[in-house]
Amino acid sequence: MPKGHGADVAGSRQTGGVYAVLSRGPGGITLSEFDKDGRPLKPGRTVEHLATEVARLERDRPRWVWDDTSTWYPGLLRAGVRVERCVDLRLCRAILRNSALAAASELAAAPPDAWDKATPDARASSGALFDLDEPESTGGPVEEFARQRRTIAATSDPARIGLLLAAESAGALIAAEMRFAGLPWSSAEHDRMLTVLLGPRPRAGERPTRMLSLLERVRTILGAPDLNPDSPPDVLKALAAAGIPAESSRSWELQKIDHPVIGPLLEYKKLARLLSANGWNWLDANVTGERFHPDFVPGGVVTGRWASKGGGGALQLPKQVRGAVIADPGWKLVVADAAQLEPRILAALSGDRGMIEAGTADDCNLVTVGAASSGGDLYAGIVASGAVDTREHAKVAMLGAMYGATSGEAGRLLPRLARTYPRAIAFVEEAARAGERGETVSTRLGRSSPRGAVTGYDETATEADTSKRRTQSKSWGRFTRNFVVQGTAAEWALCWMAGLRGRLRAFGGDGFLTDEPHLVFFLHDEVVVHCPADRADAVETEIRAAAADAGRLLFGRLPIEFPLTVAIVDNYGEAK
DNA sequence: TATTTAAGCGCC
DNA sequence: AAAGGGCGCTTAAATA
Repeated sequence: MPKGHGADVAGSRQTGGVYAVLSRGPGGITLSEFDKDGRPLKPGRTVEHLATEVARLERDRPRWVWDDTSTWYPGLLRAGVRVERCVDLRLCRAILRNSALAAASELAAAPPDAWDKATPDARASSGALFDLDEPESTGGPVEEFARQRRTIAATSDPARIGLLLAAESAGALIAAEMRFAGLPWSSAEHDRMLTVLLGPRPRAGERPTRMLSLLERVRTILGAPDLNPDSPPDVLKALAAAGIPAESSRSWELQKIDHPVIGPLLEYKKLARLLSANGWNWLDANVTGERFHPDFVPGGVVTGRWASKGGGGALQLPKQVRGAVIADPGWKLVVADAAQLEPRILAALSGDRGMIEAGTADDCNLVTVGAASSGGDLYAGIVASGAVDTREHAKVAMLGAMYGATSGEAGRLLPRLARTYPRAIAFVEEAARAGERGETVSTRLGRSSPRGAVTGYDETATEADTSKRRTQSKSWGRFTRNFVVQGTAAEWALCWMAGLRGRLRAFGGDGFLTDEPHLVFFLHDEVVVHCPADRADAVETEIRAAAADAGRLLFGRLPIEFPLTVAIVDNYGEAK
């Protein structure tokens, strides 16, 4: 393992190493303290005023251990209490339960129990709350914490999995803090944009004027006065009746058709999407006090990416409306995204020197966006290597390699890419083959893919069965191929963000979260920090330093670069 | 009528 | 012959 894995993900010194376990029981909240080896420091005691007690103990910088950050931390934040670090037992359990690094541990062999269940909230929405078959609980947070410590100690690489668990838990804190702080949102600007594009806000159930006039044109051209444009079958029927053959009413299908109705129809669909997904109803439901409070779900995706839930659609915020994200007066938004993150992750994972070199700054491929950028444009570097002839081809070929494309342009370009970067391509190919064989694959830090549904061959299978299975196996191979890259990129992003949080905290001053520079948004490979204007340059420096830290945490001394595109703006829409 | 599924499209 | 990974949300359509 490369050097650097023992470092604390938040960039802070390890002090004391005290774990403060919080549990809820019939008798109220209990606090138990343990040393880093899991030995009890003092008898557990009942906590009367949680926020007060947490604030008092936080001065000793313990790691707070609780079942689920989303049920403990929001209340603490509302009470004005932040914590530096935690162990989220549910998130850690999910990783440890499945990790190949812990395959020989007691946890891997243990039967499923209540700790494997989703959060109570998710259980309620999935209708499984009253599952009478739920197995006997295998203890509270104290027992589970001890079990996880034993499991970690027994893994083949405790530092590696430990970094992942720390990053995952830090992510849970960050998600809660971002929801608490909220993304600055100008409802007036949002309304103005909607009015320009759609016309004034109509009464409930009515279409805005711009949509009505487009619809009128579509109905006239097609000779279908009763056409319901929001019903795909209805649209297909009307098109067919007008002699326009269409496979589906998908935009990219319609775009290929040369007919006067296509223009207004596509424009209608675009506006209909804006209205239903991010129109006035969205604004009413999701913006309060000029803040949008995104509901992130750390670890919500099998690969380790975050998911989101609720009508806000935090991870699908369209570029169209980002102009409504406006910094407070005297404040700025610092928007940073990692340039070509996934291809760089693949270069690092595979140790492909040529691809690493292609992503390294030199005269021919220096990133020109952001004056202080280090690191090159990876795609330009690939072009410079002679593997492909244009930047667009480099991009298509790389994405195809990571997603498992075999046909089309990506399929045609892949052999050339494989000749120039054999190790990188072999790496994803091997991940795909493993998936096809029904094996699991793992990310850099040890998150493993779920067991696939790929089954062995069976003599009684018909030819159709065999063919179907081959298709499924190929499909699962594309999943595992992508899993290693997407999952490791998610780990990099978690380390980046966790490190940034620590850095912002360290230079933030004495104010509470929202009085200081703080994270307000995250989008897989992009972060947004809201900060006083005079701190923006310093924040940019910290963001870049955190990215460099993340690269070292995952890949040690490997000379892989993770350049960022950083924009200091008043509104999110200005950042491209 | 209530709930589930599918289509379509937004994000990375 | 074709063969692109991961998500969530809204609306319409299908099903219970």
